[in-house]
Amino acid sequence: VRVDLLILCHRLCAQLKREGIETVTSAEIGEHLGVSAAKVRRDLCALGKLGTRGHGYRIGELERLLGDVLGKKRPWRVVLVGAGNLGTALLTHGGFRRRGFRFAAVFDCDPGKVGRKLGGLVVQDVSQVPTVLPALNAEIGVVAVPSTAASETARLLVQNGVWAILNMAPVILSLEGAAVINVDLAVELEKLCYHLTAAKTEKH
Amino acid sequence: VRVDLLILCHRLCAQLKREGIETVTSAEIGEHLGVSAAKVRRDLCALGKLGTRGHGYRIGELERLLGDVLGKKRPWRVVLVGAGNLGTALLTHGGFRRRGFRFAAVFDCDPGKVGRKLGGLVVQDVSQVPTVLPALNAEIGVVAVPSTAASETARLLVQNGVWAILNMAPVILSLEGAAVINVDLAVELEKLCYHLTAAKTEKH
DNA sequence: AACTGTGAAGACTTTCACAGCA
DNA sequence: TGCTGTGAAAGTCTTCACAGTT
Repeated sequence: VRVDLLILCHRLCAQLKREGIETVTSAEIGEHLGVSAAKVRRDLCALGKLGTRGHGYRIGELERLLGDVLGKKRPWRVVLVGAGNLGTALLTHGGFRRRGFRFAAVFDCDPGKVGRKLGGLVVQDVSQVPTVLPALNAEIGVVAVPSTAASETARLLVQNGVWAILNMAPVILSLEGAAVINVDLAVELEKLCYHLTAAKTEKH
Repeated sequence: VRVDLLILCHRLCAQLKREGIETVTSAEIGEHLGVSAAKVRRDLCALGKLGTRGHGYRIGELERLLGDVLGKKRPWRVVLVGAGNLGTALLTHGGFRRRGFRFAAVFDCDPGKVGRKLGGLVVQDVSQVPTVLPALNAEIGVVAVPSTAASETARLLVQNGVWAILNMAPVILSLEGAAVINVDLAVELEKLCYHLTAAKTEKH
């Protein structure tokens, strides 16, 4: 994939800038990110000429350009459905705010959770979504509900103005009119199992 | 990627079997999983001939074969480091046990968490890892600690017998001698941002 | 008739290697 | 000199299309 590299590169720029470094070569970027220097150059070059031959890339400039491409000009508004452990983890994880995401609302259908405060927001009943969401103009919805409810939840969000869905439930969402990314932790664990068994049977 | 499809296919088989269905075609699998029928056939065929022409795949057979390839013969032992919200979410999520994963231990370095019970396990201090881990023979380690501690934590796990790492912290781990998969939720959110901005600027 | 397995074509990605600029 | 930007080659993944089997 290509976007991943740009995102990691953008993050690396921020880190290097904090360390006071002003210039970086494709080889160094590759080293940090675990990819080849050629790949780094190809992907950066696709955004236009931005390095100086002989000296590498100027970090400030690179960061700014990557920020533009990745849509980092303004904070994105995110709504969360599902205030379980996973939802709470996302909400209270400071890293998102630092990276330009603002949680605008949290919903859950458990009456025991509705009304509680969580990461500075009051959990609202999921039935309030059609009332509350349109005014928030949130671009991104995070679905952190049980898999049985995921599909319905995603549809509800899209119907109420969300343009993109991050789905944490282990189901394939097929939605019209929204970008969807699935993060399925069980699948990731199973990938590791595959690697382990493949490595073992390879030995003989 | 290729393994993802096999994993999802395996999961789909289990689901269809529960529904009492005995046979499935590549087109149906593709429909459920959101990929083309040709791709399904290619990937399944790479495991050996297992469909019957004219009738599709027998689900029981397919599930068994995929299970073998993916290493589902026995439960895998998983240890978790980091008993925050994210760690707790993983630990208490019933889906993992059902998919063949068994959590063998939980560690954290926060004295306020050590000693508490979590998902049937007592949280142990992370300094106990070298004492406790070798006897557990755990294959997989999940790193759900803050990014500053992730690299060190992963190394500690690998030194004590873990073969594979699922890293939830937003850093690139470079480790010798272990398979690593990174799940970085901030990166996933940023991918969505990119899609959104790309779609917007594309309109004109 | 229905659907798999698979060559062949096409699309895309990665790597190599080096001309050209600072 | 040192490093970028980029053709060209090599490699990988996807799709097409159909022969072959049940």
